[in-house]
Parts: sequence; structure tokens; C-alpha cells
Amino acid sequence: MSSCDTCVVRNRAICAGLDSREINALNAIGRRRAVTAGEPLIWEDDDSLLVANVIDGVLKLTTSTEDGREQIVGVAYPSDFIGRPFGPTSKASVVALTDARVCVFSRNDFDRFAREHPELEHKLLERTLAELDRTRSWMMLLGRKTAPEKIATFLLEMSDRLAETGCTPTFGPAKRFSLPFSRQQVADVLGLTIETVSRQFTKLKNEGVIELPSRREVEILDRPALVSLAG
Amino acid sequence: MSSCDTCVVRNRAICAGLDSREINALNAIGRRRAVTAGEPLIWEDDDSLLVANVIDGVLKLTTSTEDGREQIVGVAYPSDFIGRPFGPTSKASVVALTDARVCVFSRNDFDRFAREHPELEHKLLERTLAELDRTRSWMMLLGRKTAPEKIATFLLEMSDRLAETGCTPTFGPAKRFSLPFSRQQVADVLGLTIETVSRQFTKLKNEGVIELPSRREVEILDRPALVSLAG
DNA sequence: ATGGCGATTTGACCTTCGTCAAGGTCAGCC
DNA sequence: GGCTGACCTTGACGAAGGTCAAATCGCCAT
Repeated sequence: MSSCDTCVVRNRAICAGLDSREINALNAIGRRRAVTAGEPLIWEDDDSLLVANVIDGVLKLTTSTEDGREQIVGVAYPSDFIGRPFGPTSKASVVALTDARVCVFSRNDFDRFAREHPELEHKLLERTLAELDRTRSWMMLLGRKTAPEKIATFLLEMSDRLAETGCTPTFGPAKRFSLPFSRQQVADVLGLTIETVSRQFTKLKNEGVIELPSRREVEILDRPALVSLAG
Repeated sequence: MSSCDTCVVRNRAICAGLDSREINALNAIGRRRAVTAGEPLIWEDDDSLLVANVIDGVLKLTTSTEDGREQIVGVAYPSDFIGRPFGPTSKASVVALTDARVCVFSRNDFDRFAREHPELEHKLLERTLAELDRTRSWMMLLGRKTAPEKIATFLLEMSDRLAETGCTPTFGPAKRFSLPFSRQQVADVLGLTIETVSRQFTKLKNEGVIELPSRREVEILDRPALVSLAG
């Protein structure tokens, strides 16, 4: 029995839609791997040797300057595809934010397999186009939004994204959730400093818009207010 | 004779690699269109009805907030592909910066054609992946770089991008070039204000790093200085 | 409970860049 | 040539957010 048979993202990842013969072939070139929180999987500017599907957990994609400034340029959730197929180098590092499990492929194997399976390439294309849309709307946030707008937009996005992956079949966005980010990582997503993030969180709490039961937990008390603040 | 036969981007656009029968079929569903500087081709949040290849000219991709702030999220040069295939809506407006010619397709026709031609989809995938890489490195700039770093990075990127499209077979980046952007548009690319852009340009000129022969012309006098400033 | 440590919050201060306003430049046009 | 209007530059000022430093919190090991 291939491990794909028991894969929880089997029907959401790019492997969805492959027939059982194809799944077996893909299974033959991939293997599961556990990544612990904080552990890197792919390094910026290294040769692109590895691509993967996220099975569970959350990972960050980052780029850094020489002097150590970091920007989180993407976040990968279960069923997302990570790595750079069809290109010699990865332009972003991938590091686990939580303990995670991924299904990794050598890039060469994956590239070859993908070129032989147009349906898979099509799924990858759809995903890449959607990711590009999301990335572009994040550029708007980075370039033109104020700190309060950034924080409000971020909380709403988290509330949407984390609802999708929850076990309980939730409808609509999550009211309460656990951030997979430290304050520094929130700052790295939004192009702010940790202090500014902290101050804005506190401000929203004092205004009764959110509650912060613990460092990582957020509860949205007044969603319309957040939507309005998000600009 | 199909207009593809005389197309100047025939060997660089995603149509490259199609055989003559396929080219004819693609030609049958596409048509050339001229767009004058300032004219929009696609509107943000509208139904995605149109995709296109850029034949010549430069176009901007933008997103805007309700209150009118604008962020340029991409720039399309000759041979680039624009529009949102396989999705219901365009998440960015496309507006010509210079007079331009494009080869447009109805999105439905294009989607159908692409699904039947895996080689074309593969080219589109490669392009989309490369664009995602570029977009992510721009996020680093928007989120973490200072105004002087942004301007230096921008000038170096322009010098590279505009060299590729020049008629004279240049080797390496252009030393002197004509910006396809107004000062306001440079500001919209970099997430700055027009005043800051102007001040930084003037500062670089006074420091002898660049020369500004006219409003749109830039000559790079000290490229190493620019590279060092870009951070 | 106590101590220690990293993460977070808070406060005081300061820099960068945005805002507002005025003036300059240039191309096209009469 | 001078007028017009769009675009750009420059200056004075202020606010948003960054920097630095100290206090606090939460958690784990003792």
C-alpha cells in the first residue's frame, strides 16, 4: 500500500486527480519527511534540489539581506506545494514554523514526472497563479498600508487561512485561533518591527477589537471593526 | 499568412516551440491590438475575459485601495504574458505605460487551447514561476529596504530589464536608458512618495552616481556605488 | 516556590519619510 | 516669443514608525 493512500491532503494537493497507476509512480519517487519547528528545509540561493507537498504544519518562505534583515514572502499550509521546480536555484528559504510533515521529491525526479503528466502540471500552474495573486495583494500591503492596516489585514487573513485547515468543519473564518508566528515573525511578514507589532496588538486589545488569551492565541471580538481598519 | 509569422516575439513568448499547425490554431483565436500610453487593458476585480502576449511596449500591473492609493505589482515587457488564465477574476489592473501592441485572446479560448497543448502550459508555468520569484524579491524591497536602497535597486533592475529589450544587441546591463515611468509611477513601484523619489534621484545626481539628462533619461556613472547602495 | 531565560511589552527618544505648499522646468501651442 | 498645464523639484514641518533600553511575563528546570 502506498503512503499516498492514507495521505490526509491526497484530495487537495496537486496529486489530486491522478489515477492509481500515476499515484504509485509518484509515490515511488517521493518520501515522507518530518520537519521540526525551526528546522530549515530549503536554503535561499542554493541549488534547487528538493520540492515538496506540505502534509501538515506551517512553513515560512523567506528572503534575507546580507545584513540580516528578513522578509517572509510566503507561508505554506497543508496541501501547499513548496520548492522551485524547473529552475536551478531556490530564491527563498523554507523553514518550518511548527512541527510539520512533508512529502519530498528530488527536483529532477519531480520535473521529469511532471513533464510526463500534463494534468499534474496544470494543477501546479493553477496553484502558482493563485499564489502569484496572493503575493501581489501582499505587495499592496507592504508598499502602501500603514501599521494599523497591516495588522488588521494580517489578523483577517490568519482567521481565514487557519479556518480552512482546522479539523472541526468550520464554516467561514475562525473567530479564535492560534498564530503559528512569534511576534518577530509577524513583523517579518508585515515589514514592521517587533515593537510596532506588539504596540498595535495591545492597542486593538485595549479598544476591545481582539482578545489575547495567551501569546499565540487571538480571539476576534469585533470583526467589522477589523475589516474597516484593514482599509 | 498568419500574423504570427512576422511576430517579433515569436521565439521568446509562450508561443515559442509550437509547430506550424498549432501556431495557426492559436493565431485563429488571437488578434493584435494597439494600446496607447495610459490606456487600460484589464481592470482589477473584473471578470477575467482577456489574456495577452506583449509584442512591444511596456505595461504596468497595479492594485489599488478604495481610497486611491496605488501599488504597481508588476511590469510587463515584450514577450511577457498578461492576464489571469484559469481564474474567474483579474486581481490587478493592466495599463499601458508606453504605446504598446499586444496579441489578445479571449480567456475562454485561451484556456481551452492551453489545456489541449501541454507544451504551452509548461511554458506558461515556467514564466509564472519566474514571475513569482521576481515578485517575492520585490516584497523584500517593499518590506525591508530604505528609500535609498529602493531607488538604487530600482535603477539597477531597470538597467537590466531595458537592456534585454533594446534593439542594439547589448551585452550586459544598459548604462543609459529611458525610464518608461513617470516619477509618480516610480513611487508606485517602490512604495514611496513622488517627493521622496525626486529627492533620492537628486541626491544620487549630486553624488555623481547617476546623470539625469532629461526627465525620463538616466545614465549610470558609478554602477559599483549603486550596487553597494542597493544593499 | 524559586531562579533563569527567552519572548514580549512598554517607555523615551529620534530618524526617516510623508505632507503640504511653493516654485521651477519643459513641451506644445497660439 | 510668451502662455499654459503637466510634471518635477525643493523646502519646512510633522507624524509614523524605528531604535534603544528597561521592565515584565510565562514557562521550564531545579
